[in-house]
Formats: sequence, C-alpha cells, structure tokens
Amino acid sequence: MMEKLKIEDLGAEMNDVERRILNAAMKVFSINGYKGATTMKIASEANVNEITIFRKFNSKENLLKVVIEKNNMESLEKLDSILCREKNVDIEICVKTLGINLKQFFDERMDFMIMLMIEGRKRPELNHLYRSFREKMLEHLRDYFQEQIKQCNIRPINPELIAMAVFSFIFQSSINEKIFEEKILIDNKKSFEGYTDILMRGVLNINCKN
Amino acid sequence: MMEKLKIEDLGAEMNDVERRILNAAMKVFSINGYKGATTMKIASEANVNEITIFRKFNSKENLLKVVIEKNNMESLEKLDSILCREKNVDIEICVKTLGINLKQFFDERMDFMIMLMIEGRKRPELNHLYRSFREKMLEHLRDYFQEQIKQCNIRPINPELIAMAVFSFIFQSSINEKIFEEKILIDNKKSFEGYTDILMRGVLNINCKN
DNA sequence: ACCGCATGCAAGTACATACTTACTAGTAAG
DNA sequence: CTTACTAGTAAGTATGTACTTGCATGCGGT
Repeated sequence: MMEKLKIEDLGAEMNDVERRILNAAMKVFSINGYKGATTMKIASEANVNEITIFRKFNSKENLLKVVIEKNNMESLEKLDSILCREKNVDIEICVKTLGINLKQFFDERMDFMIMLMIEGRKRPELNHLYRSFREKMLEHLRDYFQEQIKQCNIRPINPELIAMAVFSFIFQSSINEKIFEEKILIDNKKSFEGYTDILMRGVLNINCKN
Repeated sequence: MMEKLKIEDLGAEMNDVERRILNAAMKVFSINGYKGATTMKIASEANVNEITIFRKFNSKENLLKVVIEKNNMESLEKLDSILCREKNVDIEICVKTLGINLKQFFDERMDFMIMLMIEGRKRPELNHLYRSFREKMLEHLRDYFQEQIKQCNIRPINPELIAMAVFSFIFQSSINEKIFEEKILIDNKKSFEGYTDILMRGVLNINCKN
C-alpha cells in the first residue's frame, strides 16, 4: 500500500505527480481561496485525475496543510538567505538592497500570503504561518535600525516604526502589482530607491550625517 | 406584489428587515468571502428567515451587488468629507489629520475592502469598486503634494511616491489591527504622528524650512 | 371584521462538490 | 512472465447550499 502524504513526510522527496499536484494546489488555493478551490480544478490544473489527489493526500484539508507547510519551509529558507545582515556597508545601500530583495520575495508569494491571511482569520491554527514571516521580517528590520540608532547613524526614533514604514511600502507595492497590475513608478527599483531616499533623509541623524 | 430590491432602488429608504439583512450580509461576506458566505449564515446573523433574503433580494449574487453598491455610495460620501483640502494650514498638521482620518476610514471598512480585492480578482466588474476608493485617495494625496512642491514646501520628489508612502503606511496599520490584532505602537495617533515626522523630515525642503 | 402585505415555517428540488469503491491499464523489477 | 505498484476510468454516495413552493401567521389600515 502507498503511504498517504502528511505534513511529517515533507522531508522525503516527491515524485512528479505529487509535485504537480502541490504546485497546482498552491495556485488554485491562492486564487480561489479554500472554499473556492475545488479538487476538480486542482486536478485539471495538475493534469491529474481527481482521485489521485485523494489517494496521495487523503483530503482537501490535508492537501492545504501540506501545501502550506511546504511553502512555509521554502519561504523561511529563502527569507533567511535574504536577511543576512550586511554590516560595514552604507546604510542607504543596505536598506535599498534589502528592500528590493524583500519586494521580490513578496512578489513571488503575495497571492498565497493573502490567502493565508484570509484563511487564517477563520482558522487560528493557520494564522501563525503568515505571521511568522511578518514577524521575522519586522524583527530583523527592527534590530537593524536599533543597531543603527545605537551607532548614531539614525536619530532616536522608535525602530519598530521605521521597520513598519519599510515593510508597509514593500507590501503595498507588491499588492499594487498583484491586485491592480499597477506599478507606482514604471521601474520597481527606482520606486523603492525613491522611497528609501525619502525615508533616509527623515531617518538619518543630521548631526552625525556626512 | 412586493418589488425585489435591485441596485437602482438604493435611493429609496429601506425598512428595518432590509437594513438588517444588508448589514448582516456585509458582515458575513466580509469575513467569509462570497463562496464562504452562506445565505443561512446571513439570515441567522440578520435574525431573519432565510427565505426573506430571496424574497427581498432575489439571489445571493444580487445581494452582494446591492451590498457593494450601498457601501460604495456611503464610503465615497465619507471619503469626500475627509478629503476636503485644508489650505493655509501647516503641512505637517494637515498630513497628520488627513492620515488619522483616512486610517479611521480604513478601519471601518478594511474587512469589506479586502473581500472586494479578493473577489475583484475573479470578477473584473467588481474590481473597479475598491479601485475607485484607492484612486480617489491617491489622487487627492498626489495633488496635495504636487501643490506643496509647487509652493516649494516640499523638495521636488515624485508626488505619486509620497502619496503612496502615506497610503501604504495607513493601509498596513489598518491590516495589522484587523488581521493580527496588533498595533504598531500602543497609540494609533502617536504611530501615525511618528510616521509623519519621519516622512516630513525627508520630504520638507530644507532650503524652504522655517 | 376584513383585506393586503410582510414574514415565518416546512418541505422539497437541483446541483455542485468532497470523497468512495471497484475495476482496468501501464510500467518497472526480479 | 509474474509481481507489485501507480495512475486512470466509471460510477456512485453523501452532504451542503442556493433557491422554490405552498401555506400559516401576524399586523396595520379601513
């Protein structure tokens, strides 16, 4: 007998069919939400018979959990690679690159994140998943700015606030493109650079400024 | 025979039952999304028999449209009252009050807006509704900052960018509270004042500064 | 008292969809 | 060739839910 995939089994490698199903599920859940996503849609998106989904994942509910868990693992890994603090570097460049990387991170996951946010409101057990990304990002940013304040590169503003300012702009840019297919400026990079410029001249301590 | 309520009839005053249904529908749609919201849930939330909904509004689909249209009317009205440009006033105070008012506006409607955003992705005919708020707000902010640039109160940054900076922070604050029941700072007002401070010292033209 | 209208209640229809059962076909290994 | 396993097909079950029909009830106005 074949084993049904559960969250614990994620470490094991998957075959082609399973991967296709998971990718399709991710896509369909993202766009349609849990209720709106039918196993039929997922199956046809994955080019797989509907029943195969149940054979592999037992239930729609379990499928969602596996999709979430897989995404969570991959995302946290990716996030870690982005959030390697670069010391000894010009603060403006540092924030810019961090922002651009985080923006890309969001762009790749925004649909799914929104779904998690929505679904999480009704299922507290999912809520912590999106929350963990957010927390990680905010914490990193907060610590970074805290450090900069200590080093007197930034004037003593609540670092939480600065972190939120960066985070919210990135988040919103990503939403703009995903939901409205609209960019703030034509060039993504330019847009965040512009924002960093605004942020910096407010954040940088004039007394310590070069 | 009783007339079924359609979008055109919104001008007419509604009785208690209709109002209760619309309020309940708004609530249930907001939290559960279109698919997740069952007529049964709406009915019990409104303390009304399920069938009454169909008698009054014909179909779930039509109910959604009426809810949206009603909300749209009321919201645009509210927005208009917020966006009455205050000239001859200190720019920092102006942005602060505007931000705080917009924040409150969002807080009262965030659930529904998110639902509109989500639903709008699958139904382009709904998309323009949330879009119209956003556009209105951004346009107002953009024009305002444009004017301030002309008056040399602000250095020549892309006004779209500044508008977006303000908008995104407010939007995010509202999401924080709605989805995560988390505030950036304990005090809402303080949080936006802090942000305005950051924004201003980056935005204000030092040459023209008092 | 009577009429008209608004609402509730009971029962039911039609359909979508999660999930099952039983069987078949293909494929890879020994 | 045989065995074991994987995936597809066909058919069906059970449930939830939008929406209907028919009747009862209650209430305000005349």
